[in-house]
Amino acid sequence: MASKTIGQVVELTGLSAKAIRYYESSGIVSEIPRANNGYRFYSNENVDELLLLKGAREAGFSIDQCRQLMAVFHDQNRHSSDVKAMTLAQITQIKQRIEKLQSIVLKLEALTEQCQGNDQPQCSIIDGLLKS
Amino acid sequence: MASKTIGQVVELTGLSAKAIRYYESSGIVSEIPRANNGYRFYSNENVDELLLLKGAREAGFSIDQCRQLMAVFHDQNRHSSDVKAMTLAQITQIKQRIEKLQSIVLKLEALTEQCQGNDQPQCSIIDGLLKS
DNA sequence: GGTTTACCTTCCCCTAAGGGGAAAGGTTAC
DNA sequence: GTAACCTTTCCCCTTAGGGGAAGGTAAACC
Repeated sequence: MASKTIGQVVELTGLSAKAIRYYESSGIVSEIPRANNGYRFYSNENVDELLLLKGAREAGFSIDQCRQLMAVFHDQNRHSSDVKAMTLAQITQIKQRIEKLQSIVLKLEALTEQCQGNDQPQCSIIDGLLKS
Repeated sequence: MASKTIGQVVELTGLSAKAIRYYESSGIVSEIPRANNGYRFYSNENVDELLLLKGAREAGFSIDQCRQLMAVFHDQNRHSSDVKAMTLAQITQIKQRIEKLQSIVLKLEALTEQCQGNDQPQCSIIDGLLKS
C-alpha cells in the first residue's frame, strides 16, 4: 500500500484530518497529490513529513518554527549544526517561559500565605492584586 | 478629579485603551457611564476594577478566571476562602504547565546531546522527532 | 472665530492552530 | 437501490486584545 488516504494517515500518525489539511494549506508540508475524485493520496515521504511535524509540535515548536525545520529537513545540503542551533534556541525560549511561570507561582503562593481563607470578605489576595 | 477619561485611566493603570474597552465589552468589568458626547468616564471604583483585573492578568489568570474573580470581588458576602481556593487552583494549573514544559526541555536536551552538530546532513534530532 | 492637534468613538480585519459542523459528492457493503 | 462511511470545501469559533480607518469632539493657539 504505497499511497494512503487521509483517514489512513490519521490512524498512522495520530494527527487529526483537520490538522493534516491545515498543514498542507499553510504550506508547512508538501502539496499532496490528488486522485481523479479529488481525494488526497499520501506517499511514505508525505507521511514522514507529517511524522516529523508531529514530533516537532509535541516538542513545543511553533508552526512558524516548524516551517523552518521542514525547510531544513528538505535541504539536501543541510548541516546538523543548523538543526542543533534551532533546537538550542527553542530550549532557551522554553526555559524563559518556565521562569516566568515560576515567578508567577512564587507571587501567588506569597499571596495565599497571607490570606486567612475564612468566611470574612477581607482578602489579602485581592488587596495584593489591586496593588501589584 | 472624581471621574477620568479613558486616556487618563490608561496613564493610571498601564493598560491599553483597547484592553480597557475590551474588558467592558466582554462584561468583565462594569459598564462605564458615558457623558453626553459618548465619552466614557471612569469613577474610582471603575479604576479599581481595572487595577484588580490587571493584577490578576499579570498573575496568569485567564480572562474567564478573571470574570469569576471579579464576580467574587463584587460579592458583598464573599468569603476570602473562595478567593484562596481559586488562587490555589490557579497555582496547580501553572505548575502543571511548568512540568509539561520541563519534560519538553528534557526531551530536547537529550536530542541535542545526541546530535553531532557538524556540517553533515545526518541529524539525530530529526531522527528522534520522526520516531517520537 | 478659525484652525490645528489631540482625543474619543465605533467598526472591521488580524493574530495561532486548528475544532466543529454544514453541505455536497464519492465509495463500499448489503 | 440505499445505507453507512469517507472525503471535499466552506464558514464560523476560539484568546486577548492590536492595528488602523473613518468620523465626531475638545482643547489650544493665533
